[in-house]
Order: sequence, then structure tokens, then C-alpha cells
Amino acid sequence: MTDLFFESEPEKPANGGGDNQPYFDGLNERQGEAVRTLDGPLLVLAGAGTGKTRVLTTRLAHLISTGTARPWNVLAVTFTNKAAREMRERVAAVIGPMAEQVWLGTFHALGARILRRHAELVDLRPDFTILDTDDQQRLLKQILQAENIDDKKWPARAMMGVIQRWKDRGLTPDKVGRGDAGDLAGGRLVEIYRQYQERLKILNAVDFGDLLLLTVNLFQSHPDVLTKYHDQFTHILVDEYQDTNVVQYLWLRLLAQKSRNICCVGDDDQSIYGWRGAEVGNILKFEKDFPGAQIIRLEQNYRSTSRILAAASGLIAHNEGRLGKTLWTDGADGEKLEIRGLWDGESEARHVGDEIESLQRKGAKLSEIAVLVRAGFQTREFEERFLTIGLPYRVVGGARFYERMETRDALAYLRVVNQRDDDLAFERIVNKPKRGIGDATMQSVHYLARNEGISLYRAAARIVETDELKPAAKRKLAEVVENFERWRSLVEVEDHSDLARIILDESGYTEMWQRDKSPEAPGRLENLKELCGAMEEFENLAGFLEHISLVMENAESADQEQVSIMTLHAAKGLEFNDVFLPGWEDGMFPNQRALDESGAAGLEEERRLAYVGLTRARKAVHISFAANRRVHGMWQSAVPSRFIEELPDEHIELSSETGFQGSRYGGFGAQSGDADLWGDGGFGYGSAQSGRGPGYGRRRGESRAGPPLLEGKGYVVDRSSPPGFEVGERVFHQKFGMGTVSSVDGDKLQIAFDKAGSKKLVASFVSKP
DNA sequence: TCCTTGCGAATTTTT
DNA sequence: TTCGCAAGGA
Repeated sequence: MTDLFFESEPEKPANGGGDNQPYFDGLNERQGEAVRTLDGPLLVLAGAGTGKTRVLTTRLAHLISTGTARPWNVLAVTFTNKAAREMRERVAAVIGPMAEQVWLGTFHALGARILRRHAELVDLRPDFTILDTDDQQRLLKQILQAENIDDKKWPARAMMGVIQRWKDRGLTPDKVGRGDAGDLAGGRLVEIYRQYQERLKILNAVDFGDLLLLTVNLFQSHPDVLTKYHDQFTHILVDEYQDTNVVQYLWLRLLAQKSRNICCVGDDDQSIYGWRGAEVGNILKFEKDFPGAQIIRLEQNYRSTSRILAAASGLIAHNEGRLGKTLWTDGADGEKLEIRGLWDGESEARHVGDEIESLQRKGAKLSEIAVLVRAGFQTREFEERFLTIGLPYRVVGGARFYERMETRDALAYLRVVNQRDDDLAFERIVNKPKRGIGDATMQSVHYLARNEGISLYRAAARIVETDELKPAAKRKLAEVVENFERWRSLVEVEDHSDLARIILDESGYTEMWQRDKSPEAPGRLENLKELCGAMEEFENLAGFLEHISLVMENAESADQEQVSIMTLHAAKGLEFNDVFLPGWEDGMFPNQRALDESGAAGLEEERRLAYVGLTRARKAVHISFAANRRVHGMWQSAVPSRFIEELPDEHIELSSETGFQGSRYGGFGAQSGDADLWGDGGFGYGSAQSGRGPGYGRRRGESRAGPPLLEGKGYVVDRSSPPGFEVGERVFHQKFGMGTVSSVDGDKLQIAFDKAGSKKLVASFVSKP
């Protein structure tokens, strides 16, 4: 053990005391090893469902209960507040109130905590504001506008993304390479980034990226500060290490370099946040970064059936550059993965709805069922269907309480009271409710603020002392400033939730909604009440605002009996008995844009996402794909996801409503010599046809040339080899009309339709005219 | 200052 | 298709 100087308690012998502790009960050998290995760098490769959280919390408890470290000597880092909260609760269950003293939190929360202690060293005041995404974007937009950057060509959102990625990589404006900026924002993006940072200083504000970036800068430029933390943190624990970006990595490395007692837990196969700066590389090169590191693999899965694991393993094996793990279970084989091909999106939603109802009839709990989609907009189709059949559901990860307009307005008032220089907050409410402070007035204030290098609030306070504004505007603005000064003087006197009520009343904000006749108004007033109520749980105004900016959570709806609908990203870390994975079509999943933008790496990340999806399921996986889908109002035809082909044959059961007669699917039947692959289950071509109204089947038949379709058990399966098409040939599709073949790739054709644009589809969907 | 109209874009998201 | 934004008119 290092740092004996700082350990007041004598160390327990390596194999003593701890091992018999009750918290070791039920840990398997590997897990126990991961808990006991307290010295030196350790990487725990924890596959899905292998008890990762358990190991992490037990290890933390073990560190403290053996006296190896005192609570405040442990730094435990997570990515989400939820994970942090869970860990703290579980540790507290073992070691009691001492858990409170552990430095446990998200990277950002811990960064903020450190940064506030040394704010002046990075040119901030300790009461700095933490801007949320919306504020960041608005601030950047202002700068872009001032610089006359075309916001059509260089939208603030996208530019913010680029700057964010720089921050993720630890790059301050002076460190961004020349080539990195390219022609972004007319080649001026680095300069704009610099200005953005300068504005933040004036606003006494930081964005999320700064919480880490500035902390790293602080450690690098003030070794004495770093030393202080070296002395404090003798043991570091990191959750979800595969999701760390470069700054987080630097942050950890700086803090861990002395003690080297760093334990990172993660799963390279579940790295799905590359698009927002996460570096799988961090976990892949752990051994190089921390020489002598031990690696422990957790491979025994306690969640899924062996078929699900085999299918997931088969899929993920297509990725290169993995550390490699083989999940196993001593549980049951379970059912084969069910894969359904449907005619279109609506039909898919109906199918999923029916399946869920059938599960429900068999006694399944709705809370144990989830529909996991690739992108947020896909939830709509299922919501509509579930509403019509009266199936209770909830969409996880929608609009959040703290993102609602009225909440943000109210918060803006509080932010200005808390910190005058918070321009974004000030601007948001200066004329809300309407009090006659329009663009013209604010222009003058902006002008003064810019010239003097001061914040809007200070500029406003100054400008009302002059005769620059028209009398009416001047009076109104002066009133606003006076109000804020008065509210500010009440901070010490009034209880902060009462103060919030006073502010909302006196500013006329509450009245504004009371007068509002729109149907949403009552709800908004309700939210405002709720907000004031929520404040009571906090010590003071500043504490509350810190919580808001860092924690931004949904008020959790009670665990009711409802199906969960969410994105695959949101599902990470969760588990359900039955998991539905719709939309497995090329272009949708894997997502076309991911492929276009990130190529092979993008495909691998999509595949990991699929892996995450599959491994959420305890008992059964239901995959589906649709032949036709309406995207942005246009009908698109698609081929099944390549991931379906990558699933091991012996663990899947494929059936299709309309028959995707691609060679693979034809080959399926031929391979096993068993038509049953197509024939089980209740979803037939015929029944689907009747549900959709007349026409489809007939049209399809009519427009089709060549041999009639084979029919078996209600399915239409074309086993004849697809008619050969050649480049340049004219073809007909029932939905897209006439088109010309532009390329041929096996049984998939690229067709330039006369009206519907260019599409890639399976040859059997088109016919010769 | 507010409302209408028209255009363009439309992943994943925590902090 | 639908939504959000920005410009232009009342």
C-alpha cells in the first residue's frame, strides 16, 4: 500500500479480516478477486450482466471497512447521477453513514466541486454559473451572429458540437491544431471558440466541458494543488471506463499518477458514446497507461439465457479490436431469438403491440417489457399503436422537468439573483413578462456591455444612470434592476423557496401565466409550484442551482405497470424479461449517418449498440424489421439489417410477413431444408393484408412479373432465384413507380426512381414493366 | 410587438 | 410529415 503516512489505521493483512465479511457472500471467484485486489492499477472487464455494480460497490465498501482507506480518501467516479446515487445507497447499506464522506459523484459534479475551491486560479469566482446546453448554444449563436457567420451553413448547434469535441479532447483554443478547424465557420471557428471562452469568463460561467477541462488545466499549472489531491485520494474507482473521453482520461491519470491505486470497471463491447467524444481506446490501452496493471474478466452472466448470450457473442465477434470476453451462464438455454419481417412500420407496431398483449395474457408484467429503438423518432409509431389498443406505456428519456419553458424562466430569475453576470439568464427574462423592454433597448445595453467588457446586468445598471435610453424604456429597465437588487438583499433574510415565490410574484411572472388562457397554462403554474417545493430540500439557493445544472433529472414516475419505450442508448445498464428490438433495417440500424460519418468505426459502434440491446433481455428477444417505412413523409424501402445476418443461425427463428426473399433468406430455408423457419407463428401475409385495407396484395400480384409466389402456411415466399436485373434496366415498384437500375449488388439493387429518388432495395420488390 | 408564412431539416445524449 | 426557425407584414 502506498502513502502509509496518510493512513492512520494499521493495514490489515492482505488476506485477513475482510474476506469473511458478509458482503462477500454470493460473489463468485472472479468478482471476489476484483473486490480484494486493492493495490495498484486494476482493470475489471465486466461483461453485460456480470454483476459489475455489485463488484464496484462491494469493493468500495471493502476499501473502507478494512481500513485500507478512509472514506474521504476514496474518489469514486461515475457518468450519471443515477449511477452515483445507486452506488452511494448500496455502499451506505454496507458501511453506514461513513458512505457520505466518500468523494463519489459524476465526473462533472466532482470537477465542479474541485473547481469551486480554486476558482480564482482559473479566473473565475467561486459562485460561477454552470451553463446548460441551451445556454451554451445561445451564447455561441450570439458570437456567430456578431461575426457574421452564415448560420445556415454553419449552424450554432453544429459548431457547438465541434467546440465540445475539442473540449472533450482537452484542447483549449490555443491548443487546437491548425488543421483541426478546417474551413469551419469560414475558417474562423478557433477564433470563435476563443471568444466564446472569453465571454464565459465575463459571465463568470463555465459549460459542462469546462468543468473537466479547467480542472485538468488547474492541475497542470498548479502542481501544489494537484499534490493536495494526491495526498487526499489514495484510491480511485471509475465506472463505465469505456465511456471516458480524453479530458476525463487526463483528469484520472493526473489524479492517479502518485498512488496508482486506480480501478477502472468497464466493457469495451458496450462503448456506445464515441460520437460524443468517448474513446474506446482508453480502455483498450489501459495496460500501457498503467504498467503492471492487473486485468480481471467478469464473464459469468447472471441475466440472460444462454441463447441470448450466444447470439450476442456471435454478433459482437464481428468487431475487431476488442479485448475479448466470452460470456457464459449456467442458466437455461431459453427460446430462440424471434425475428420477424413485416410489411411496413405500422404493421410492425401492430405486431409488437399484439405480441406484448399476448405476453400479458400469459402473465408477464408490463414493467418487465421494453421496446428499444435506435432513434427517438421511432417511439412515435409505437406510442400511437399502444394508445389505440390501450396498452400502458412510458417513454423513458423524453422532455425533462427542468427543461420546460416555465421552469427555465423561473430558474433564470433565480440565476440572476444568485449571480448578476449570468447574461443568458438575464436576457431570457428581462422582458418576460412583457414590460416594454424590446430589441432597441437591449441593443443599447448590449452595445455598452460589449464596449466595456462587462455583463449585461452591469451594463443595464449603468445605462439607466445616463440619458441614453428613452424615458419609458429607462424607467422600465431601472425598475428591473431595482427589483433584482432588492431580491438579492433578501437572499440572506428569506428562506430560498419563499424567496422564489416572492420573485415570481413581484416580477409578474406568475400573473403572466394566470392571465394566459391557453390549455397549458394551469400545468405550467403547477410546475412552478413544484419547482418552489423542490427547493425546500436544499440548503440554500446556490446549492439548489448547482443541483439543477448538474443533475437535471426527471421527476421519476412511480413504478407502474407499463411497457418502457426508449432508445438503445437510454437502455444501457437496464434489464427486462422481454426486449423488443424493432427497426432492424440497414440504414435505420445500423444507422446510415453513423456509417457515412464514421465508416468502419461507426459500424462497430452500431454493432455494440445492437449488442447492448440484445444483452438487456433476461428471457426473450424479439427483433423485427419492416420492408417499407415512411421517413420524412416519403416512403422508403429497406433491406433487413446486416446485423440479422450476423446472428448465429442456430439461435434464431426467422419468419416474415411478406417474405424478404433475399438470397440469405432463401438460403435459410435451403440450408436447414426446413420450411418451418418461415411457417411458425400467427402472422401471415393474408391477415396482415386484411388489416391494412384492400389493395396491397393484389397490386403486388398484379405488378409482379414472373412465376407466381409460393405459398406455405399463409406466408408468401419466393424461393425462385430473383430475376436478373441489369444496370440501366427500367423497373417498376408498386410504391415508387418507374425507375432505372443504377447498380446491382447481389440481390440488392440501387434504383433511381423517376419520382421517388434513389433507393436501395431487394430485387424481388421490383418487377420488369 | 405579435402573428403568419415559408423554407429546410430531420441520430444517438449525459453532464 | 412535422417541427422549428427566421423573415416579413399588420
